[in-house]
Amino acid sequence: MWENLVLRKQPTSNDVARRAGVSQTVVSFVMNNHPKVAPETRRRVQEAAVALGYRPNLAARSLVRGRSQTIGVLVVDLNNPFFAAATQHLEQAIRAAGYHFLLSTSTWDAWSEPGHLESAMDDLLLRGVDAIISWSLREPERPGAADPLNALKSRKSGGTTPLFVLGYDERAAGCAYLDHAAGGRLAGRHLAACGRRRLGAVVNFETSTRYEGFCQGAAEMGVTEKPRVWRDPTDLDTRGSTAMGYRAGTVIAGLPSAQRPDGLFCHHDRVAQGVIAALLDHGVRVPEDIAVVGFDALPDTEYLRPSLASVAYPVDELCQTIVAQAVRFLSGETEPCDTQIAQIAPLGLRHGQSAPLIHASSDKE
Amino acid sequence: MWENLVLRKQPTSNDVARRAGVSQTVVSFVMNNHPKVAPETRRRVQEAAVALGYRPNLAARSLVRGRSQTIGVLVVDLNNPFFAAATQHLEQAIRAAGYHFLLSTSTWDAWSEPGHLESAMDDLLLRGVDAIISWSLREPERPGAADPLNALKSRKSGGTTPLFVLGYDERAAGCAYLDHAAGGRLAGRHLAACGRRRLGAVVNFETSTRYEGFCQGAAEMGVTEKPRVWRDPTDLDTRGSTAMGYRAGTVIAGLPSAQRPDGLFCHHDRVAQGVIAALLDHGVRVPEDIAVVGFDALPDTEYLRPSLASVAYPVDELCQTIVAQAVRFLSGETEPCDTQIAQIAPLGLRHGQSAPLIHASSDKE
DNA sequence: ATAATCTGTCAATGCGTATTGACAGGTTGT
DNA sequence: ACAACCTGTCAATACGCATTGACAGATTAT
Repeated sequence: MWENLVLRKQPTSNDVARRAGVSQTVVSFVMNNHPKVAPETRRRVQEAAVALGYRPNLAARSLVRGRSQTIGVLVVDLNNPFFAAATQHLEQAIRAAGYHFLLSTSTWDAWSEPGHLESAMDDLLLRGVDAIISWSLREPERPGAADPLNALKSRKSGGTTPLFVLGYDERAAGCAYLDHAAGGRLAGRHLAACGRRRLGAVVNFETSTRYEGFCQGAAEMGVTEKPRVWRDPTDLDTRGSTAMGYRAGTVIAGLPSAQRPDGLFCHHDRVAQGVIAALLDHGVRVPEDIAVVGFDALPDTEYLRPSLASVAYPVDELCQTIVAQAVRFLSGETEPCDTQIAQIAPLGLRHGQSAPLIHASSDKE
Repeated sequence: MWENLVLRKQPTSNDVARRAGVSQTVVSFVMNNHPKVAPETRRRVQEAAVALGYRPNLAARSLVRGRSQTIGVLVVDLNNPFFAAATQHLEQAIRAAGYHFLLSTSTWDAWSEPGHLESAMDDLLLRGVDAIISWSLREPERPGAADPLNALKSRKSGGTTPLFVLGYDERAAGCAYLDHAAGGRLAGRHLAACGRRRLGAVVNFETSTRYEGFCQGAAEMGVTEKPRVWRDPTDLDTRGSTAMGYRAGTVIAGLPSAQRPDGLFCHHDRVAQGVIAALLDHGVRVPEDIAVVGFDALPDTEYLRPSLASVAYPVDELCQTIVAQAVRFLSGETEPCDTQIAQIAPLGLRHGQSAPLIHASSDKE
């Protein structure tokens, strides 16, 4: 039975004041650590607050303060484990900094509709977030595509809310991004070091930096042939989906073996998973015939078989950095017109074969 | 350069009123579709609102209304793709119903700390959510474990906020849960139909319902030996992690082949992935030596190789159902003391071998 | 024609908090 | 002893909106 529906009114600062025998002002002072409160009074108020279970009403607080102590986060697709992990990290960093966390999500389908990004952003602005953190959606090859920065600027009410961009270097109030070229180079060097000479890359939009690094890394290790590119312009997901990987893998498996690459760099691990599934389905051996390298190295990557080498993306560090930027900005420790920029190096190449702890416990029924 | 820092004040309903030559009251009426506004006036106000880019201030609105038109969602671990997908669905359903969506996330580590659940809930209550949706955290085998319902009741301010529980049948204001037994039965019947006779199950807490269904399904198909259970009480993740699967798989692979099961049911696909990885690493062939069935059948499951049969969990339907319950409750169409209960059937068994569209496009560099 | 009703608008008020300026009582400086 | 300064406290106000009750003008009923 579900019985606790008595409409117990939430205690207000006035209730606390009455109980503590002071004015509401003093309660507010105590809650905000205002210095001019006598220690004894402070104690009494705190006691009363605890006794009543008082929690300041956030709506009233934001109303009067004009800011909400909230940082909004814009994420396209939580089904992408990379974004899911990042969201998790962002929330923790934001909370640790004493801010509230507000999420706005979507799907790639919805995302591509015109106006959707704007309305997602409105959603955050309406709640009076003090800052917005968004993944870069820049698509150099689709100039008309959704762009958080423009979307924000175009909102009448958004002119004042700073935007912090994750993933690529954009001139917002701040940005934190990976050294994608370095990541690509790791992949290129690895495949070359494994003796692969006929390289290829499966990517979607925004290939340039990672792909260039990849080519460079391969070249450094003596690969002369420029890696070939497979991409799928029909894939909505800016960063490539598993399905896209599968399609690409199917095409590659269908090539005459002389033209087939023997080493593949994939934009991220899900793409790689799709590619590998397709290759296997069509009788191509992995990694004997084609070695595959992914990107991101999220925890579950190590459980893929055949195992997958992957460039380790320091998501956590990126998230902490961008939140630190936002906090610095909001506390005014920053010239308002400066852009804070952080480029972060990849953590290295993580090899799938590094087996997890083999330490089990079982139990008979 | 980042220049848009002019502190353009947000327009208020007063600004709109002035521009439209009416009182603020009328603006409020228009924004809320109050009937008593002349069509001509309504038009003028709307025009002015659009011109100024006016959006009602949500903080002020919640303050005066005493409710926030917001539904809060509590999720333990976004890194679990199942929860990530569900969160996505929940957000969409909530938005579609005209409510705002507020997320509170955590990690399993943090979750197990005492008081963490309470503070996560406080976080939602503080923002004045009108209702809370949470996944069931019931762990029959760990009676002291975190329990959203108790946590909510214990909050001084929470007595009034209805809780809706996803996943299992709990007596909150409402719940929507899968017919886990039916799901287990599908798995049992499938393995038996494949000729497997020595079955096993890898699960964590809350095995009972799925496991019982599994046994029943197997028995119906003539499997006489009761399936053995592997579990790992040290695994924090209530529903089992990939790492836990790997550990279990290692143990199973280490058994003398006479004792080894030839069919395994895993609590969900990530566990299955871990199990399979371990089996392969130790030279056990999948599915020749051991066939594995998972649970959830999230989109990327179909890209696992060797392919994995999986019980299709109608996450979307569950999410829509629970949101519908919450909305019904909040609009008063429900007896306040009634519990709305929905049991939902699994969608069937999805087979990994059903290949995705083989339709590719490639492009030379 | 007057009363009764209806329409559309508005001024006033309250939601719960943060903040300001006033002020009473105490302390220090001369 | 009086002024100048601190220290704590409080009453009053504003934040942006929704809502109520009043009211003027128009319409209908008697």
